[in-house]
Amino acid sequence: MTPRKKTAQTAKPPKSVKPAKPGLTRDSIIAAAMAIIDRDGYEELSMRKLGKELGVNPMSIYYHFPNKVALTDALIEVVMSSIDLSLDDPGRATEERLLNAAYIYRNALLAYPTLIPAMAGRAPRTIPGLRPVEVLISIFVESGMTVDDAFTSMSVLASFVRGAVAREVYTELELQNAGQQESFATALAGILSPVEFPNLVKVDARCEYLGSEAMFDRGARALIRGLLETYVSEKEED
Amino acid sequence: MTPRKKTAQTAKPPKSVKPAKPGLTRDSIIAAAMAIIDRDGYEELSMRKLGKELGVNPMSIYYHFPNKVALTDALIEVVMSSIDLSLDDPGRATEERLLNAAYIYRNALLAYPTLIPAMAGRAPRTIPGLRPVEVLISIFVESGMTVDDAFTSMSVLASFVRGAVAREVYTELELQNAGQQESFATALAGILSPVEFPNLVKVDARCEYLGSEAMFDRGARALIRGLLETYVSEKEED
DNA sequence: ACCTGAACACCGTTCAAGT
DNA sequence: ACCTGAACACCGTTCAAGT
Repeated sequence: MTPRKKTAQTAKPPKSVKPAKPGLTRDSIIAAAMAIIDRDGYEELSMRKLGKELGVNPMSIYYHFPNKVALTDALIEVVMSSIDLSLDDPGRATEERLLNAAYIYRNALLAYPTLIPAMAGRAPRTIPGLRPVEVLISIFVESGMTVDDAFTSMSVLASFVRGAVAREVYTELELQNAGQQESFATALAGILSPVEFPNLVKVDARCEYLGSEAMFDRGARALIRGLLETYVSEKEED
Repeated sequence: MTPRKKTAQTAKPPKSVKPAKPGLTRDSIIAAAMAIIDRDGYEELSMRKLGKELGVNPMSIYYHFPNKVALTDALIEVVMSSIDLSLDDPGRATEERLLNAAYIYRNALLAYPTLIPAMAGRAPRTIPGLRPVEVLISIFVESGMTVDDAFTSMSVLASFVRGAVAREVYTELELQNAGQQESFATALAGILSPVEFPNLVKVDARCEYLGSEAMFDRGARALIRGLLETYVSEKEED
């Protein structure tokens, strides 16, 4: 709050391009936060713990991020940007390219499962985060859709992936919480009335239906098929 | 507000089927929590605020629920159980029945948008919560699927609905935060290079693509179509 | 059986102050 | 410009105690 006399003299590099003094950086903070999330999960991340992890006063973080949600936004952007669709091969069949993209998206989300609730309905809003979006849209466009239908299709496919991965993660978490004890399916089977739940009872009886990944695979394939059949206008094979 | 000693006669019913003394009930706690969520959103729900809402010591709640996640589980069950598919009409076309079910699921989730992150990948685990699941499976079965494929299809459709609704809610929230200022789409359009983002730039140029509900509709239809075409074995029309 | 009060071990955030 | 310390207003939860 002092008047601040501005440049006592050349004394300091007048136009150094970067201050280059940090010690604490946005990036180092993000890295430390990711380390905590990797180790203990997102729900264990606190500003104070993060300060400790960085060997720094927790309040220092507030100089680099206005608050915790801004920090969380940054963490989510890291995950979003880790989706790399640059290896997409335009030579392959449309269905394959889309399925591949869905898997890559899925794997990126699975890498930070505890972040998933926080990511909920979020769409990427930065250049690196949008790159895979562009790729996805272009695949749809190349298959014969209008840009608008391609955008919608991309959005629908992304919604499915997020929803499916969320259930995948939650189910796995439930399974390991259940531990040794009887699977939830068999537990329910004993309770459900076959009169009111004739179909569910039959599913439970097999007890071991599909694994999460197989379910994801089938869902993604069906959705892709439906999207292509619905929005690709009839045209010659080239 | 007077103490009101409640029939001093008979001393006390020795074997009354229910204690019937509560004052504080699981149900009254749940109702109060829902009221807070309605008013301020789930993120504002705390045990202490809930105590105040009930006019009771916050710690009393711990007699009825072991902790906050157990309470949250109960709240989620309320939402899950509010999904009422009992009006499903087996006379209508399969696609219509499924689309209708998807909409009902969607509307139930939209009623408590702030609860959505907490609901993430959750599947219902109580009788009333499972009723709509049974209905959905039966629709697929009646259309000609095996029980297992029907289960998978139901699960896939549910994943899509949750994913789509999550994005819907988040997008709406972003829009109202943006308020008067230029829409995100147009803001991005100025930033994105048409060389790197040829398709996205075109989408943004129109600026106003589809609304959330229209997107949901198209996604649900495409997914339903894909599921039916993929898993309904060829058979005569009856 | 049902509820209370005090206490514990945490949170996120603000802000004046240090260098 | 970058970091610190103390303080504020909260949290969820435990537990001995009240009725």
